[in-house]
Amino acid sequence: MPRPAKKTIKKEKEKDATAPSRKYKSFSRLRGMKDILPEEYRYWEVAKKKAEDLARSYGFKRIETPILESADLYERSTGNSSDIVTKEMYAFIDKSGEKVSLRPEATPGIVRAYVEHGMFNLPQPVKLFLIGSLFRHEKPQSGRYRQHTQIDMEMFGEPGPVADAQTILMTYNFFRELQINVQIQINSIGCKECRKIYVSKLVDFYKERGRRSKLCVDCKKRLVKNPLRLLDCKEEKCVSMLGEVPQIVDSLCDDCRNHFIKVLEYLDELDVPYNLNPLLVRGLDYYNRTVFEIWSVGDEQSRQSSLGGGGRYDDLVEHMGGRPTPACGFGLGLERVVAKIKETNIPLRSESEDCIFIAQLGEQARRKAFLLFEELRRAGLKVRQLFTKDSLKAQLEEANRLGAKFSLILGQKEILDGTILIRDMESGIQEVVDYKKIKAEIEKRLSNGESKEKMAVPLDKEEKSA
RNA sequence: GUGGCUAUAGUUCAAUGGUAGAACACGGGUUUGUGGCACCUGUGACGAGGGUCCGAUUCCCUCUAGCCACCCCA
Repeated sequence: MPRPAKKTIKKEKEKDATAPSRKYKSFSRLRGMKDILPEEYRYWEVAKKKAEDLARSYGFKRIETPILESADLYERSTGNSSDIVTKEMYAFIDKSGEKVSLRPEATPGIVRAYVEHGMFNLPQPVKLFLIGSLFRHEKPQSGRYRQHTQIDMEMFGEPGPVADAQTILMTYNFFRELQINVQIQINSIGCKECRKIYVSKLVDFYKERGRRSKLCVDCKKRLVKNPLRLLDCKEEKCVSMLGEVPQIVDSLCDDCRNHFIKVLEYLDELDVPYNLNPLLVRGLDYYNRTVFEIWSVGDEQSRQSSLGGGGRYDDLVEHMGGRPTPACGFGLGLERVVAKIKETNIPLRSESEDCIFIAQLGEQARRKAFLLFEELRRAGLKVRQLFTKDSLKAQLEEANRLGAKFSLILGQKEILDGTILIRDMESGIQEVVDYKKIKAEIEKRLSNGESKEKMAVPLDKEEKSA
């Protein structure tokens, strides 16, 4: 009996509710997707600007590739043994029956573009960088999203260790200049030939003394499918055997070993600190020789501390139908970088700090203020306004919020007198100025301070401590 | 994909088996031509669905989402 009774109660409740129920359903974000709100975006600008500046000073040019490409592109490059392709791709059949995928990784698209546009005809090396979204259907966590942003830099056509070193140096500088403490993990996984030899050594190692039986379930599979990944396992029983495991650097062929040594020598000379990590192998199929990862210092235990990684991929361009072209590159996860920037508490200058605020009272004044605003803006001054509000109080509140240096106040009285008020927002002192001389007056007052438009930038250390 | 924890205003947090308070933020006012401080005041929330109960925001289940660990990556 309670059931129907209850329903009526509920219905009545709804009817009685004084608050009007919402007319339309509201939506929420898809899982693992993220909004970047203006406040947070200021930090993004810092990171993006740093990446762009750095890329350009090392001679990289910006490229943009489609977010949607043939799924086959990723299957053939990133590889069918990688998790990215096998379980994380946003792949679907489009209306023309083609199997397509949202970009899970930046390198394949760039390689495709390199081949498709015949960039091997350009003077080599060809250096390209991309900032864009990648999509992977993973279970989200902090610092891990289904859509994330990477800064990706790729260098084609340079076989020498100088390319590897420069790539790593650039990555290192990116973090150092953003005041983020990182550690570079580096290893060489050799070329096709010497890796083959190493892998068989590795497999033999596990076959000996019944080591195989002590491995975890996943590693038993890895032993057959992708033995290199055994080095990556975090299961305690597998980790315990890694101490005695043969190291790949001991199996490198002469060319690979010399290449690696040269890379390390460059890094030493450039004072780039690194940690030789014989267990570092990367999850993508196309790497050879140098591989590296950037870990943030302080929380090495957590794998989320990986801020970026990369390496050399000398066979991929040919594998993707291009002329044989050596290449190397790296990607950085911007969400994680931004999180780190926030952690370091770098204060950001507000983009409106020290602006000139124009306040108006009355319709006539508003029209005149509009023109004044445009005039000052075109003169390159950082001017702000809130012409949508009528009350002076609301406008000055806004000026205060923005951190304005001066407010110009234009009302009916000033229009009749041909004047304008200039108010110093710190002292509150106001002066009546001849309207025609306002621009000169502002410029005079700003001559030592600055109020030109510029991007949000981190304060220098001295300013921060002040 | 597996396991654990969590879910209350825009945000950070309370309380309660009888439908909820604060702080900050936001709006209005004290000041119809003057911001920061103060005071007054207003708007605003129990993630969704089901169950137990006279009654559930509270207890139980399912879902969803977030966080953490694993997997993997950035």
